[in-house]
Amino acid sequence: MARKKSRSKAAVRRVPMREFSRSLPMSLLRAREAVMRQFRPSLRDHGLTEQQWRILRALASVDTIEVTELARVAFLLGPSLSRILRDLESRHLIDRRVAKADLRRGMVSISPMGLQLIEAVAPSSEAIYADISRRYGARKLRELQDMLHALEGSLAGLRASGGAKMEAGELE
Amino acid sequence: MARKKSRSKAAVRRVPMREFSRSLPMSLLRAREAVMRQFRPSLRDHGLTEQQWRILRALASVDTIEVTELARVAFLLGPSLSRILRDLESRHLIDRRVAKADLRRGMVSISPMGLQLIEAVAPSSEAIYADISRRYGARKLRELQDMLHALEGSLAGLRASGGAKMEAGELE
DNA sequence: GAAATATGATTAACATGTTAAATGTATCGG
DNA sequence: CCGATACATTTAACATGTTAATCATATTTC
Repeated sequence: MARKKSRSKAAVRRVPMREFSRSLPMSLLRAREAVMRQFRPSLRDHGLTEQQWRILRALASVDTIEVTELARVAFLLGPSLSRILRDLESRHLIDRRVAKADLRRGMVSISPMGLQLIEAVAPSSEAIYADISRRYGARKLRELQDMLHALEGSLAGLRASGGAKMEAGELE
Repeated sequence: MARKKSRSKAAVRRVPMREFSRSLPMSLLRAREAVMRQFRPSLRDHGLTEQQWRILRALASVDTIEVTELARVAFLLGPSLSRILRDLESRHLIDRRVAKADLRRGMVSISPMGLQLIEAVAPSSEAIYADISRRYGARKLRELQDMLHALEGSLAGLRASGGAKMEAGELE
């Protein structure tokens, strides 16, 4: 256990940027990873990925939902959702049909097997969440969520300035 | 613009779980995505992904670094890092060699071209960050980062209870 | 000092993120 | 009614996340 961090003698090449580990995206990533690390083993035991679980949970709260709306609430991009729905359908965890009024739209609902799986996972998932809440503090947790939501709001529809490329339709 | 959200008439199947959109992982994911959405266009204009940018930034602050240490500071898993380093090396943005004292260890450093690229990207990146800080509030931003770090700390080394699978070596 | 074990890095295999293109269906304008 | 356009979804292509396995080198143990 000799040399650990040769930073003191390293010739640091200074580019004027924020200290890396303190950047906001990194902080959010690390926090989220710390949280997900708690849940993944349980989900894995039930053969589910995080995203598959998000979809099943979203489906469990409605009767039927359109694919586009499901993508919005589960916060997944269309292509990811397409692949996952294909998989979940092959495992008989969801049911699909097309909207008779508009053949472009796909309607998705959870299957009895899917509900059964949710009921099997929910207890440990809730226990983990309660554990996190207890350790971090329920009040702080609510505060944190409020601040995260506010951050989202601050950036909603915001276009980055200072050299970022404009999107099509923006005043170039 | 007729039907929008048929939630009122949807027969909700109640499984006792937290309201989906308010879960902590989702809040963190949405917040992070809102932030990254600001940066991605700029990075993209320079031919960089978010992870590649993280690596270059980490390299810019040191002279040389071991692969394992780089994975730690850039918060990437080994396999991802291996692939990205292979790519960055082929683009001559980094230099690699093996440690003469231990042939297993890889030493990585940024190349002159890599430094040049960083200097090209940094201004707009900083401007975007400043924009975010201004809109959300510099003080709130620091507060948020402190809370995120505290959350990380609360969960460090914590094993989820209540049904989560134990890891190898734990008392099963 | 050779076999067993540990360690650093990469490769493999599969799932998702991300953007662009393709496909099928609806709707609109004439 | 028909061609142009818009829309919902999927497919394609490539990059990364994630876990397990592999490979090469180091260290330990007998």
